[in-house]
Amino acid sequence: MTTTAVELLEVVWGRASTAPTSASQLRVLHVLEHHDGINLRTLAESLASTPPSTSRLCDRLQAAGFIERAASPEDRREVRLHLSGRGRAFLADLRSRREAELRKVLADMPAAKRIALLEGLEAFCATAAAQIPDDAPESGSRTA
Amino acid sequence: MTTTAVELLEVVWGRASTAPTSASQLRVLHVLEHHDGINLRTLAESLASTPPSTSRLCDRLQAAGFIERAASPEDRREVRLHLSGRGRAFLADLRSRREAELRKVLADMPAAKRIALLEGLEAFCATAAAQIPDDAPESGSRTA
DNA sequence: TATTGTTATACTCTATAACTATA
DNA sequence: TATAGTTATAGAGTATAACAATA
Repeated sequence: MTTTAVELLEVVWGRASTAPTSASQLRVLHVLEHHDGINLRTLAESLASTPPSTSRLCDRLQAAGFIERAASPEDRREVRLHLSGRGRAFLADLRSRREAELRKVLADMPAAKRIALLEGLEAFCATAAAQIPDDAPESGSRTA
Repeated sequence: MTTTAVELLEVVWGRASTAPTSASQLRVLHVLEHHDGINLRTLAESLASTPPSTSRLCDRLQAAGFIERAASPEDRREVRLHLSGRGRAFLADLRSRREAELRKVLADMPAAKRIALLEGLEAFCATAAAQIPDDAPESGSRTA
């Protein structure tokens, strides 16, 4: 059941992705959105990836104009990574399109079922998050 | 909310993946499980991929002993693809480990919330599936 | 000497184009 | 000629190992 739900959600979201950007690149944008000025090493850790792979990912994102690299004023070995205006706009747009697609489904559901779903999902998230060791819950109360 | 739920589910499932097999390779195994003896071209279509990519995917899966290629008796151009015993066992094992991880979360949820979640998910799937043009719903009544 | 980031190299996955074998 | 599958080639994503610059 849950499997089916996730697979369907992927299809629903797929309808919203005009994105030439890959899933890996998207994850970088997401991290940068919440941790502006993060250095490459920390970004690699956040992605559970390695510095070389992450460096190459950033090469492509920079070439595409979504992110910017800046030298750190404190430690000249470090690189500070920033989301560009274009990158930020791209993220916002993608997110709004995804939520629109999701709302399309939610709107067609009987109200009682919709309420049950959200209530169940909240409990699921709370329980799952509690089982995952020290994963700072990405606090924020999105509605969709 | 839904976004958070899906991301958490991925973490939960990640705990169950001892798999050296990639997501692409897994999709091949899933298709073969339900369409034994499918030919390469049809498999590529099912994956929304191309014959060359799919051929290479099969090369690696065959080398790993998960699938088998057999010449079609009817048309000697065609290749019949089959899941090997090992491939079938691998899938069953992965699935049971994933469901176990999922049950771990469900078991910790208050009963009322669990019921609300399943009820909501069923309605969500029904609604989403109805919105997707001619996607034969993978009938089957899994519990988790 | 330790740390930050990069380059070198290799493997998987993806795609398009060219090729082989069969129909 | 049309179709099934493969090989050729190229780009993205991933990893480890070797390297440069800085601390």
